[in-house]
Amino acid sequence: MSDKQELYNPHAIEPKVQKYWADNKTFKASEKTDREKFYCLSMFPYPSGRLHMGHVRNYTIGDVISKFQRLNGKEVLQPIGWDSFGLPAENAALKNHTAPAKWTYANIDYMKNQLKMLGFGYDWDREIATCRPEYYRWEQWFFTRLYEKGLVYKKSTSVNWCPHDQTVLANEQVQEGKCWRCDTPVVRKEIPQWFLKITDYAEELLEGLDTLEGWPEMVRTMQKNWIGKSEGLTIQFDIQDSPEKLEIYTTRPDTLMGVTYVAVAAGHPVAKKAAESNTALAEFISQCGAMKVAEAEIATMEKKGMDTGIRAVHPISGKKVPVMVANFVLMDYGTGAVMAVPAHDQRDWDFATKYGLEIVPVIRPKDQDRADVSGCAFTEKTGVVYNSGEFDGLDFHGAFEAVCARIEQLGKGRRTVNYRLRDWSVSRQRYWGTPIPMLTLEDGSVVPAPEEQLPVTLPEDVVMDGVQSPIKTDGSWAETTFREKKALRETDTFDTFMESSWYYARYCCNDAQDAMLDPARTSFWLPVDQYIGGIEHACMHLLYARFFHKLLRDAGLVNCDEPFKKLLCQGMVLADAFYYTAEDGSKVWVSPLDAKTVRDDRGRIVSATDSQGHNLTHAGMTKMSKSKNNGIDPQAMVERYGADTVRLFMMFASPAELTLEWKEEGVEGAQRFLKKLWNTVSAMLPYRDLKLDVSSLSSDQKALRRELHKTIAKVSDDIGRRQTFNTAIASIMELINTMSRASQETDQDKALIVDILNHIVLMLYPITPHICWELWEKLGHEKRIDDESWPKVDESALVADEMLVVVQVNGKVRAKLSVPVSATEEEVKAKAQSDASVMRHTDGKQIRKIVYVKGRLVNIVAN
RNA sequence: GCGGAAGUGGCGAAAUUGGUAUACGCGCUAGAUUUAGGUUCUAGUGCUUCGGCGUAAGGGUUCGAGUCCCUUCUUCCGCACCA
Repeated sequence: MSDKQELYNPHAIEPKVQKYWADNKTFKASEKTDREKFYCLSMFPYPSGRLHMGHVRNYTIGDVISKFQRLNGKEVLQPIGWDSFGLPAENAALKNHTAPAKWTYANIDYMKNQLKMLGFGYDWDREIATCRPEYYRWEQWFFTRLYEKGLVYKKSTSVNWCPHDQTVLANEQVQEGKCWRCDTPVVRKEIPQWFLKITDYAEELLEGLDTLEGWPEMVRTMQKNWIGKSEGLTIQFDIQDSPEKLEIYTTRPDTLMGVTYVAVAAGHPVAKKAAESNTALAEFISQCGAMKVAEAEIATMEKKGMDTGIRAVHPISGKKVPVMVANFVLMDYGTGAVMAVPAHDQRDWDFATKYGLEIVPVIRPKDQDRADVSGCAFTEKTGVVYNSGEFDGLDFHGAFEAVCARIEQLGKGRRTVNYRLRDWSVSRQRYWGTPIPMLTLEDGSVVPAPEEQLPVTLPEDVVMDGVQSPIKTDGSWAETTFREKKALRETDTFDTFMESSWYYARYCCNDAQDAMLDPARTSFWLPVDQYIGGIEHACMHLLYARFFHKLLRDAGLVNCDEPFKKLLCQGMVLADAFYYTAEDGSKVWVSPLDAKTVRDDRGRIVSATDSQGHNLTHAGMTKMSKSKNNGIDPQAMVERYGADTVRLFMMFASPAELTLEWKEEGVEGAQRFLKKLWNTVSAMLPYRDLKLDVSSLSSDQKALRRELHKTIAKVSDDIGRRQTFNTAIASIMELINTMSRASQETDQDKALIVDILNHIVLMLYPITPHICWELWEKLGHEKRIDDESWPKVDESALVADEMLVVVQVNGKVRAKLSVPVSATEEEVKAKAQSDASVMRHTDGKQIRKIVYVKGRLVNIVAN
């Protein structure tokens, strides 16, 4: 390399190119275009302070797809904004003695620069922040419309309650059953909350999944199971010596004759009433309240119960069965009561065994005359009903129908379709969120805030005490009027999933002043063509957004049924975690950047030490986290290697859907590749104007050019269809390796290499845009690479004379033959059989069969 | 507990429709260059008793299985107030 040749310096190139993009608004999207639209959206970040690697991965994928689609002639909309309401701002406010708003806006400013530094092509004119009144006022407005439509209602439901702080806690704020601030054991408490009737849309949300062909199958399955449609029977049990009834829902009517008890939630009216005259029961019920409101918690805790003394009457047999209070039955789910068939449900079986309740089998395996339920329940639906009077001998479906028919005939119940999906509780007892626009009048009635009072603005200049919301402690904030009468505002705020349920639509028209959305522009851009985000959002965010989209559609604001046509769920980012054990026995986690590893001859890590000389234990690859001190700061990486290297490594190290292991050596490898590309192009610049004459290539040149066009085809397919960015990059690396071995003697050799390099620079542009932008200019193109077109495959370059056929004997590879493309099946088979190595393995054996797969393989079966 | 994934060299991974297992990269080994060190370049790198054996374990279907079917194990993600 000559001394004059410039070295690759990302820190000079990247800011220069970013400035060009900003000055020219290169990535501004317009509805006034003849080009086909492409809306590419990455899930917007919570402004936590600094970008983390998860963000960088998410946004790099989005940017690669956007730039790829741009080169493919699309008008690309790639917006960004801030999901800026949320709990962390309140915690940070407390810690730093600042207001949540101030902290949030400072974070947005900082992170915005970080995004720019990574070279993402956003249309910054469309930026939104959900904590701004211009945004949330429309959410408030829409909520009042939904109220008018009857899609909003108020109901009491359980929350985590700290009796000491007198406040509601998020699940995250409950640690080992205790309040994170004061260690007081947390209890469940019922408080009134606002709900959106998502269950009204359960069926449509379920059916819509079939149309989402661009979604990963696993996400569709998860949503289907989350919605959890079931068909069953709702039954009213009479209560002995009481006019009251107990309503239950079951998906196993076939087992009805095996019911030996009924279980109710601690909060069920029947249980409460029984507790009035039973102090032991009252005590048990209050113990049931000492538990976190999280399904995983409830499902894995010890099952406990107590007899209420009440007896329910079996609707068909008339038998009296005990009514038990059980801690695993929840008032919020279904009717708060379940029928128990311990012989055919494992949880009922465990409970019955523990409390000595009767177990009556009523389903037997087909080939046996009774069911053995001594060790566990028999839960199969493949058996035959017995011990059940008129239903004996029926199979699952027969018994299901017969029992439903009899219950309906008796007027004691009805067939019911049920969903596991529960209505969406949108109330949060927190400050940093959208105020719920509802008013309570002096007579106790509740009305939506009238349109002229919107937005109901959240005060931003507040002091947090860390326990109560400032708009709750400041009594005067809630005071207002409604039609000249005194009224009080709701002081709860919305679940932040409300803001993230419609932001994708607001990007289409973020400047709309007089309307939530501008239908002309939303109908141009929507649906989102490509949505990218973490798999952790598979059920909640993605379901809420689908629901909200249907609400917007029904209000005439958007005109399609689903918001996101295609979905990509990226994996987590992991890093090595190292620790040493301190003198007091505690683990001290050391940053992987400070860990020096020693490897053996095979490359296995045998030991590690930090800069202070501690011997470190390698705890493997784990999710980047503060607690393990293994978070890698993206900004530090960009400052060290440049954005292109970081982007290249992220896209190359693993497929987008899988976890990505951050490894410094791998990052260096990515940088090495970019340096090599820079140097290779620089060395060829003197020949950049040589013309390639495709019609007069040697066979070696043809072969090399064939590799180029095979690579173009593969990269186009890998990025455009398969979204396997790692293999696209690998095939470009392979092409460079092949190219570097080729002859560089003649002008045609050089012209071919220049042609290949031009194509490589163009294909890498979506992934490493800055270096490609610069190299494109150096290669003498007048047009900016941003406005270029994706390379096309020259089909004529792909034609080959020979093909490689693998020859197997009994499934084992014994030879590889190069045969003319025109060879017939008989010719290939004959050549295969006459191969020396093949003959060694067929010698003395009889050939039974020869399988031929055209152009690929011959398998000779011999014994 | 329920729901969803993943498991292939020392490591990240590739193998797209049942047809050459380990492409590409990292690491490691040896050599060259320069040197105080790094950088850069070249070659090698699954195991092997050289017959073969190898895709978490065990079984099955097939001319042929990493890929399809059954059983088991391990790890990860989500579970409704973290976002």
